[in-house]
Amino acid sequence: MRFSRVTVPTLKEKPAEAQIPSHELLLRAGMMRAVAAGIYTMLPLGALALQRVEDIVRREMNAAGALEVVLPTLHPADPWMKSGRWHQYGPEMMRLGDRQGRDFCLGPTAEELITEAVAKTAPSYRDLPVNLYQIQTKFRDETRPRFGLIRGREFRMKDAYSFHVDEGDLDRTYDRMRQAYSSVARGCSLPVRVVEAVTGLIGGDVSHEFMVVSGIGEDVLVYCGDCDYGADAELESHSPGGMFGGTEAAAPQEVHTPGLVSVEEVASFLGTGPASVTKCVLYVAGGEAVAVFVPGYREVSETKLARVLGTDEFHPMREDEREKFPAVTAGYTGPVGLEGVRTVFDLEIAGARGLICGANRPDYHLGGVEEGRDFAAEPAFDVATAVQGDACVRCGGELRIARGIEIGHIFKLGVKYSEAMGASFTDRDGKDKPMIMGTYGIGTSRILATVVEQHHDDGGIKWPVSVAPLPVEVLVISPGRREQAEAAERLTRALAGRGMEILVDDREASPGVKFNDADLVGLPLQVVIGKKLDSDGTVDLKVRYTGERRAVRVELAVEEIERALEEAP
RNA sequence: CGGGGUGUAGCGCAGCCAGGUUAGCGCGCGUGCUUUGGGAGCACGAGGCCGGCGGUUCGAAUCCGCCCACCCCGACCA
Repeated sequence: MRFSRVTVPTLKEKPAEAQIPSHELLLRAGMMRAVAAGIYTMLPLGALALQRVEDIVRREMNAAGALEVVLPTLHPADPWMKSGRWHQYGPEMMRLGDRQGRDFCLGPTAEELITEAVAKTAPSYRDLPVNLYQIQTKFRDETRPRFGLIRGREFRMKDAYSFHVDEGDLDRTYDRMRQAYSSVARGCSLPVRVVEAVTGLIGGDVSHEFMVVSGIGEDVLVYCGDCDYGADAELESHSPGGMFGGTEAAAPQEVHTPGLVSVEEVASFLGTGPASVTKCVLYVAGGEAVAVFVPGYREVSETKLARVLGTDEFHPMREDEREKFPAVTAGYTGPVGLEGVRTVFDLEIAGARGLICGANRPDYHLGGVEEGRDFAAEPAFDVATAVQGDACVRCGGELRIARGIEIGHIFKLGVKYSEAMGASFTDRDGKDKPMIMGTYGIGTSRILATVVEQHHDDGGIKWPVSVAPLPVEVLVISPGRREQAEAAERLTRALAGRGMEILVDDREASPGVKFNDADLVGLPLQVVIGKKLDSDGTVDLKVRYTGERRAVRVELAVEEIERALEEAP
């Protein structure tokens, strides 16, 4: 493959729309171009890299016993009506009509179609389990496409679906897929944390996300530094680090705190920190006021609160609702003597002493408050977010909080779709039963961006060998010199003979341009054919990842390249 | 969807507030000569419905209105 401008149209300057390294570098390295918000064209090198990722996924899926299928991207509305998701999905689903006015959508995922397809085979227990996957373009009209390939509206995803006679059988496949996903991440040189996750719109009750810790991640995860516990921040559980409490007193003392409402304001006014201030967040649920108390350095987790309240029909109290609930004093609500309001206490409040709380009258707080003596925090629930310093519920190790990129998500679905689509099998006893399902998604285009996010430097991309679009770039410094051009030609042919296609930069350009473009494009090895060929019969071999560079004799170049590729990351 | 911002050559930007001949700059692109191991030099050149529609005006890239697109923050989603 030759490095003409059309094949690899590199950009010297950073495109204005790129906010993160992977987005910038994929554009600048000439791997892709934007078409519309969240929609991209993959150019030759980008398409090759995507294929590498998808080849790895395919290999691991096949190894895990899954069979590849191809489902349509254009879905009729009917199966989505049956599952109820035609309406649940809302505007995120790309919808369109055909010339007859029939409703279609561009598939955001494919539980409905695959379940229908398997249902039509009318399997018996002897035919199960079955695990089918596809690698296909998906469509979600994201409210906010962002970060290039990280969150697009059209993207590539591998989705797999398994069908089982019982939960135990599902568990076996689920574990296998979990292993396979870890292998995919390893194969792509991505360090991954497996975390417990919420199931959301897909449904089901158990799910795990595969997260790559990254500052640009859109999700927050909590994980243990000592064991393999990890969870999405929305449903993590933690043991409080025992940081809550302040100066104790024989009895609560009222202090004047005019106009001071936030935890930070009150704490700094009283010369202390958020560790001794009780935060109160007011909600309205079922027409009733709910006062939620958490330590000042934590936030209320609305996911956890929904579990406590038994409903997700609640919202933060709006200013215009306050007059309806005279029992609470906006900004100064405290647990002492609070009546006529539903209260929810965080676990960490139980037993805490020396607290600063709202005094339930404007412009006053109470200091030296003690739980158990001045109010009762019961029942208490885990309703707060984790913070650095909390302990792992499993091993007591220190929890860490980080942002992460979700590259994969697997679910134990149960019978949600098989019941809706009438997908049953004939069991040993001759009776029809709904199949138990699992569903497993992994974003291949997102993995591509994540690899770049994890493997780059100021000069450009540093492709790991496994996902590099091509293994080697040959830079011909003076393509006008016949010796150099011929050496490049011989090397290209020799490597092709070993099944290795390479990129050759034979442009008439100054050397600096080629060096910089080679670093930007980031193929694992660079072979520089230049003046040393004439002077001492050598070419330079540079390892992009380490920057290491050495001269090798041109007739040994093929062996040296093969060896270097085995050693490179 | 709420808030903010930006649309001027392939890319990055200036000009707009204070309307006035031919709309600039850098990179990239073409031609010629020189150069050839870390983004070369000189010379000449091509390339613009100034996002779209409408309005104000003698005159609009510039002022006003509507629309569209893109980006950021939030909400949403998983």
